[in-house]
Amino acid sequence: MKLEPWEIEARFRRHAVRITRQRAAIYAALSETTSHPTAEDLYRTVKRQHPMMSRNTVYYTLGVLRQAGLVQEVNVGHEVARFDGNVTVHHHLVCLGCGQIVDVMDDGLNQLAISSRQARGFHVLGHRVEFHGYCADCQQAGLGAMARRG
Amino acid sequence: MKLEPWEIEARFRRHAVRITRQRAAIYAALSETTSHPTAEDLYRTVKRQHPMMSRNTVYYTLGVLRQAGLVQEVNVGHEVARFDGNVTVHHHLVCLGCGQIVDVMDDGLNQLAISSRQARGFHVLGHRVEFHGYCADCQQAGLGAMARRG
DNA sequence: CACTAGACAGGAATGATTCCTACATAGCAT
DNA sequence: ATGCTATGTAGGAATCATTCCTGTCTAGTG
Repeated sequence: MKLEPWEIEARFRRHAVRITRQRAAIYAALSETTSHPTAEDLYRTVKRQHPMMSRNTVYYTLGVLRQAGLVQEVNVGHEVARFDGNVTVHHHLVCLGCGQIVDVMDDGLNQLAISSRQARGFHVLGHRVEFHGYCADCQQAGLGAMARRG
Repeated sequence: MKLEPWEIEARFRRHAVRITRQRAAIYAALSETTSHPTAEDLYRTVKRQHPMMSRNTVYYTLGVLRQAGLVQEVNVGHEVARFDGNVTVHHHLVCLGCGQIVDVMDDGLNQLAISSRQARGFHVLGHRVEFHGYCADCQQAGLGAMARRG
């Protein structure tokens, strides 16, 4: 979702995050997409408007925003870290073909619990569910490949 | 669970994995623990009995065993890869304090489904649930710390 | 027992992320 | 507005898990 500059600044103030051009640009870029970009993706995007932007600043800023609760880190398998400007509780659907990650908002999933027998004394604070499968496009491509193979 | 050499060899044959001392040692080490070791952990463990073992072989072997379906890779957050000799469908409980990972076997969790509206055309093949919290020991330690602070 | 595809060791290379440091600036107090 | 100081930034070096490369070595086959 595209955010106005004043909205970004308000959120930063609300979360006690110092307002800088770089941070606003990074957060804006992340908020505008639903594609869960990597730090490198964000670096390339913001670099277009801020040619002096350093990779370091992107990593540092993502760390700051994460600690402030404005950004979530999403990790799928052992691939590079991805980031999500959607900090509401939600889960993910991952395509095994193209790697795309789609948000899943589902109250049922948010309410999952674990039996106390299984919890083994843990004090459980939250959970994360990750579904794996093939997106419509990759299913299509797969069928095509099978057809070509005969 | 400790496996006899013949049992390891039988599994390798069943999964068309070439039998070598190194592979047997790595798989044995992984099967004996429930602690989800990293490649480095396994390397250090097997190196005791096989001083010539190279790190490379550990990574290569884990890759082979994973593809053969004898080993599962478990990733928590963006930390180093961890491995699990338990290839039955199960989920994990992660301690935010000490990082330990505990297996959770729960039929209810195995049967989670996603509404077709949310699935957005995906063909879903599986899912993974990760619970986060604090283990009994870390809760204990946390209370201690709070008490000391007054 | 010989052959060969595949495995092994060890070192080099890669690449995401973090560390270091000198310079710049946001936000506060004057 | 102006200056002060804690914090942020750029850019390059360093780290470290993992992968790649290459020259032996060996499991499994006939």
